[in-house]
Amino acid sequence: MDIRHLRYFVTVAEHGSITRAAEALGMEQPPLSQQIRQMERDLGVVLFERQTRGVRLTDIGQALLPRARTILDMQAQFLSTAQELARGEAGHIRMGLAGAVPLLPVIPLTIRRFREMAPNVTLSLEESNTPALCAALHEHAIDLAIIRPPAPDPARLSVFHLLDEPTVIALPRGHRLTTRPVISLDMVADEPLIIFARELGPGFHDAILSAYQSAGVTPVIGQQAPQIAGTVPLVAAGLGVSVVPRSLSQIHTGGVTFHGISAPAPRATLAVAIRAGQNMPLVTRLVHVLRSACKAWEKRLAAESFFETE
Amino acid sequence: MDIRHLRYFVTVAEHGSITRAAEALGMEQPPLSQQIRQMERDLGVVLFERQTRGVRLTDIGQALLPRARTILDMQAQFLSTAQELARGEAGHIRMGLAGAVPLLPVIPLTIRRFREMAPNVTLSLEESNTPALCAALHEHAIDLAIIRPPAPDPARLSVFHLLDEPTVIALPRGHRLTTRPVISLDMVADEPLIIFARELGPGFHDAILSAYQSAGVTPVIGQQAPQIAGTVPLVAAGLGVSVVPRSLSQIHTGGVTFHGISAPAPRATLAVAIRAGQNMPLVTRLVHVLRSACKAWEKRLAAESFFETE
DNA sequence: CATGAGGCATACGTACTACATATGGCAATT
DNA sequence: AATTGCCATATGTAGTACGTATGCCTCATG
Repeated sequence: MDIRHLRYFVTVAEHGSITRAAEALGMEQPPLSQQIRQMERDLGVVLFERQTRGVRLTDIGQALLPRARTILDMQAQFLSTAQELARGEAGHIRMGLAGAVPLLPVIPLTIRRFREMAPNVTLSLEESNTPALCAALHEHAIDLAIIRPPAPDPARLSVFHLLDEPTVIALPRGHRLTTRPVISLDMVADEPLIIFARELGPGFHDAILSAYQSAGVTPVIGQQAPQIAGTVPLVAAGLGVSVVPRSLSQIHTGGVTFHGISAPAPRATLAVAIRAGQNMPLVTRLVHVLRSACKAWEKRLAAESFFETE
Repeated sequence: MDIRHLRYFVTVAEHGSITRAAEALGMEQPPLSQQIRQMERDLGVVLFERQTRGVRLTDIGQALLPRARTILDMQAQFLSTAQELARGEAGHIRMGLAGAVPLLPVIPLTIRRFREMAPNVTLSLEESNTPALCAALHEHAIDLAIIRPPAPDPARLSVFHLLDEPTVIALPRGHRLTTRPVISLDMVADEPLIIFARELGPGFHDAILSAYQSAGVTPVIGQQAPQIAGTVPLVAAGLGVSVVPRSLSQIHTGGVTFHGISAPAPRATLAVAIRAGQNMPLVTRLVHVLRSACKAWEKRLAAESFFETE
């Protein structure tokens, strides 16, 4: 028995007549009679009671009819779901976020907008560090990650630039420089630099140290934080200063003030990474949405700083 | 797409290899490759990512796999349910009961035993009068009825005798005869006879009147009750006497006493009726169970009355 | 580097089967 | 009695699912 037989069964039951069901199905009466009989033989069950005027469901047929309808409905759902998946209108995305990424408003706002665009899509979010996210991508544990480039193994990944975020210096309350809105790195070169472990985000880590070097100073490395955002409380505790993405200034934890960095300032880069072979339309769509949203965000940011510096 | 494709899809997904899935399915590799490809063409979706070592589900395939399994499970359920229905192990029976039948313990006990024998069977019960039950049978509104014969239209029904129940006389409290355990009909011939409307059960109605005639008297017809069991409250209200199945003496409503009837006594006959064409195994089984249970009940009753009269 | 093995895709022939056409049988209606 | 409506049966045909043979690619091995 296959789905065609179920369709025939339901149609005949609905029309109460093999002849009329046949024309509804776009076929002739004899083959439909045959198929019904064959289905009855296969099941070992009499579905219809043949009468002089059409056919009539037996009690067994009556009991089986709703089940047949259910299977047909599920098959139709299967087909439409396949279409939706193909068009990227449904499915599930497991998404990974590098440290402190959710604090940058453009990211959660874009994710939210994407969920509104594709309501049949379910998303699961996970926050981790860049190397772990890339490993998770390779292991198919996640489908998409927002990382701080470069990826450790860019060969089998596709990485697309999202944005360059300015960085700020975090100073403890009462620091001698808290009155100045903008600070240069050489002014804090002798204060311990609280920075996250390099393996949590090699790219951003190196960008910070390079900026120090460009400023002609060498930082004193203080305590290492287990996460990128984890440096802020250490600064608040007075263990030193830190350089963090500007979005971290959202954290209004007491005891810390944030100050702009005059050139040469490091920048915190974000990128979206997917597996190179990834062709799931849903993921492609999300990547596209993220890229265009971040492009607009960078443009707005440039305009703002233009007015600021003028 | 039909069920075979779903089975192929699931099997290949489970084995991660077309070749191994093919041998699990008892077929060769090339046709299975073809069928998978055709399914992908039909759906417009790539289900598997072909690798050098077997195949691997795409994300879309991953999302569709559980749905395919569900459809296969439902199809298996459909087949097994059909078998159960054919063997009378599952299904639904709509049962009609004539007036006061549930009061005869053998009936509810037998129904209960049947439900224990066939736990996948659901039963719906309905109490009505004999002519209405026969009409309901004809209209396929119920599948089986316990009636008080004869059926009004026995031609298209199969009616099987169940039992002959003795009848008793119901007397109002304080009646002059309440001290006598057994009464003959001629002793109450001048009291108004409370009886149910003849159309509610012509057979039983006529049996009562015939018994009066055999006793050489003519009853004075009193108020008509809308149900067979409805006569008892009227007797309690002092409107007359009534002849009812002995099982009604279960009703311990105050104000009424029940007394045996000496010959010639009417008997309340019960029978089970099904549509003549009815071949639903479940119904046949229930009819069989009812008949054998009532046969045993009659035998026990005969033994009891034997000891009583001895 | 060459060779072999494992696995999927392609090509082609075959057998099955679902369908159409033609016709028969049966009951109800006129 | 004739007719009509509807299901069943008989037979031919086309489409298709499957088997066999083979090719191509990648990875492992001498």
